[in-house]
Amino acid sequence: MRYWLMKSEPTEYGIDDLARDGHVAWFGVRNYQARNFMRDEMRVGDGVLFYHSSCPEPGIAGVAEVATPAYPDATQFDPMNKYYDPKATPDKPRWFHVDVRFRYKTRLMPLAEMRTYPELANMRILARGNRLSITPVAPDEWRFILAKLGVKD
DNA sequence: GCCAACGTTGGC
DNA sequence: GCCAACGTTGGC
Repeated sequence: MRYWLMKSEPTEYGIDDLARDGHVAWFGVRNYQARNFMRDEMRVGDGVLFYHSSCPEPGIAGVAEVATPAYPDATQFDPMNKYYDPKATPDKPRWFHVDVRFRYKTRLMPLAEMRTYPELANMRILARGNRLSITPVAPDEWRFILAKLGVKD
């Protein structure tokens, strides 16, 4: 069992959207490292911290889980889609993603609060200039955050 | 809106 | 294969 942090802009798709839908395809990732995490390392049932980015109060907004193995991102084949990739073909897909399932909406744990905890000091999300939209979370970081948010693993 | 950080592109 | 230029991310 592994743990992950996945960023989403709440104006595009936030925790309330996931609470409503229950399940969402994490399409549109166009970064190789993030793709590799989904394609090669995620397993169904892995824990996900749902993080709101590029918004007035960035931070962890809920908990989810990996719901499917990775599969080709359909938007890469669609010339009308903003995620279209002319170098990808159905024979040789370049982009993959998993689906994510809702677990809980939590209180917001703002980025500023995360920075105050020495236990989280090594999180990639706190590193300067971090832009990666999917990052691994260590088991002790996961347990610490869930305890602070008052939810059970 | 600014700007630091980083990934990608393309000329050589 | 190097590296400068450019584009994007994302916090502030």
